[in-house]
Amino acid sequence: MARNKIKLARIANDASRRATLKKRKNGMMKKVRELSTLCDVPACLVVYAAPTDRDPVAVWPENRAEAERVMERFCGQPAMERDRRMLNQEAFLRQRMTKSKEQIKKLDRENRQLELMNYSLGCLKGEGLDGLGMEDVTELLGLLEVKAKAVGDRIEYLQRSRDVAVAAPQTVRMNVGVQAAIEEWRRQEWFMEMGFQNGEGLSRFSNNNSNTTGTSGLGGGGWSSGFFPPV
Amino acid sequence: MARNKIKLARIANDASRRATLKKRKNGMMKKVRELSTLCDVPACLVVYAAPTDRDPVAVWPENRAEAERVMERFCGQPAMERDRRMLNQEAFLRQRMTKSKEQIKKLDRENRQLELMNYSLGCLKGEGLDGLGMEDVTELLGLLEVKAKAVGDRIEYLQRSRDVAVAAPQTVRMNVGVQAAIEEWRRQEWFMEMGFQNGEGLSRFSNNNSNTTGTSGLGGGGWSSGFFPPV
DNA sequence: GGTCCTATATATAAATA
DNA sequence: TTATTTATATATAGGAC
Repeated sequence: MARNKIKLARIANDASRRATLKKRKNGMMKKVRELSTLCDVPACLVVYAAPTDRDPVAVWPENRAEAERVMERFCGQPAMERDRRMLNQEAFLRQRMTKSKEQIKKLDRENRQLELMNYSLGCLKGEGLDGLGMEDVTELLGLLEVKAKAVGDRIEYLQRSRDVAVAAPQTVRMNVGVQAAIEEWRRQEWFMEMGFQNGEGLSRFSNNNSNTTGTSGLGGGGWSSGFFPPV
Repeated sequence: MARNKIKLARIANDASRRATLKKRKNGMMKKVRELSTLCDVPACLVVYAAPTDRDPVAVWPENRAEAERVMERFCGQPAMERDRRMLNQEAFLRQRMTKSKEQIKKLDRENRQLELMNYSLGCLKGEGLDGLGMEDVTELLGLLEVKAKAVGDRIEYLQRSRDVAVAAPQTVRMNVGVQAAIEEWRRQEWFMEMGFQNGEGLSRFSNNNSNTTGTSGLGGGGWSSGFFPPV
């Protein structure tokens, strides 16, 4: 965020990567403190300088005891318990969303657009982006850009639900041509900014699912978009 | 950080506190992800909506397994071990700093200023800020503003060292007049931004320590400023 | 409550010392 | 290296719905 915008990916240059770590680490520390202070909530941040380091380069809260109190609430219990609670949380969320008609309408609009995306994706089968005119691509990208956040949220939701509900991750076959198209997409910045890495994430998409049942099916307990596989 | 700058303290209004939590929580999540991605380091963030909540409102990394991996490296070991490592870390830091002559010079300059602060503090005994002319106050505040960061770092260092080295926190008596003066200081923004809350932090300061021995005493293994009590 | 919209406050990538 | 200094990119507080 400064003189230039930078790609959301590992910084190649060693020196500037370290410099960035130092700067951003400080920034984060400040921000966690602010969050915790302003909103009066427990929060904890830990940053390591390298995957193999034993000692964090940054910890918040700086009080050892307080940091542990927050941390251990999260990780000081069996994984099973945590998952169970997460499931409950999801159920609660779902319930709340069922009650919110306005939000449902909005999600519906998003779903329609997601379906359009899905359709466009289908058109790309075996052809890559060359199969589309410049205008089509532009429009598609514009649409995707706008929806990037929504898609990210949705995926997070689905990921959590699935992690809890499904024993083995549900793998979805993907058409080779679509993968080629995705390769193109990956070069777009918004794609990286959705948080996907090396194909992770998109493997959750189903491109052969043309089910468009229900435009307000959320109330029925599921997401209405056919773009996402059922949970 | 927007239409108005806000005080770094618990937001009184319930609605806006919650709104802020939501916004900043999202911001933090994004930033931890960026930090971890750009710098290629493990990092973890946990935020609870309330002190008594069992479930975090935000966790990063979103992958359960990965979050735990980072977290447990920090909290999945006996406190003793961690403290020992911290102590080592401090020793290392001290060693490095001993080697850095330039940095020592700089710290020295800071120390002199800190001593000046201490002196000014002494002048305030029993009188509050009223005892000083507007110019004096302005100058003092200016000095403090510049040094705020340095002071914060120093205090962090001391805090850590002491947490490790001293069984019972070393309490420093504080002159009542000085406390009054501090009350004034606390109203200044830079003060809150140093991370102090409700007198915490300043209790570590010694106001009756006029020891100014050594302007480059750091090489001898200690901080040269008389403003801070010995570790 | 949420969402969307700015005007500002902050964070920070590069350049520089 | 480690600061400091910009110029920009981001985050967000306060409103209006």
